[in-house]
Amino acid sequence: MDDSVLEREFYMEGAVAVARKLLGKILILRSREGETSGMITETEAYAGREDAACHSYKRESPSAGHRTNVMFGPGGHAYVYLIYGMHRCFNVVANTPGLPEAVLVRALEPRGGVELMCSRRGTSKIGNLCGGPGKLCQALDITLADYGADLCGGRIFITRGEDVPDGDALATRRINVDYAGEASGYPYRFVIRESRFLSTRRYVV
DNA sequence: AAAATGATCCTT
DNA sequence: AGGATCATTTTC
Repeated sequence: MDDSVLEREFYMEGAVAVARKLLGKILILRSREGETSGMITETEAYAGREDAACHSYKRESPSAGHRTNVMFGPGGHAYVYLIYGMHRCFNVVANTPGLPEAVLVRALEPRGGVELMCSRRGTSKIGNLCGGPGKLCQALDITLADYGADLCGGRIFITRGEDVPDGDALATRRINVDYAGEASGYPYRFVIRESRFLSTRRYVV
């Protein structure tokens, strides 16, 4: 178990590569209430202006007040947005400035601060804490205030954790992006194959 | 200016 | 299968 914090360089390549590399890493959030954390078991890459499912699809540059602006900056920052008017999604910005890519963190295997996460989620079932993008934001208390946060030093950060060999990883199509046409079939979702802590078992090959 | 639409979750 | 709930996007 490697507790070293991922440095900027880790995030400075394409979203698909970063999404794969993030499996097995530990996402940690330090709040006043305590520290909560989990191992990343499921991610999705959103590959910038060429990817019809990506929020920065066909966007050439940042524009005043737009939610995707952080994606145009350097990797290793948080892109958090409101979804369906009530949940949040946490993304890790990937790649170098000018290439607006990100990785959605879809599920964690709970590690630290389980009691605190149960209380925030209103459940006592470990299996229902972090199995979904909205759930893990609620469990770790990731909010819109974390938009733009630097993941290389701050209240949210990611450590090296455990290496996941290729035999234990699986690429599938992404969840709930059917509107994106051909792009909805790209194998941009990555999961730890045998994990019991995924958002869904749908589309497992 | 108004209507539609989600990278979701929970309950029925 | 359907409702909650609102910022952004699309349409009029």
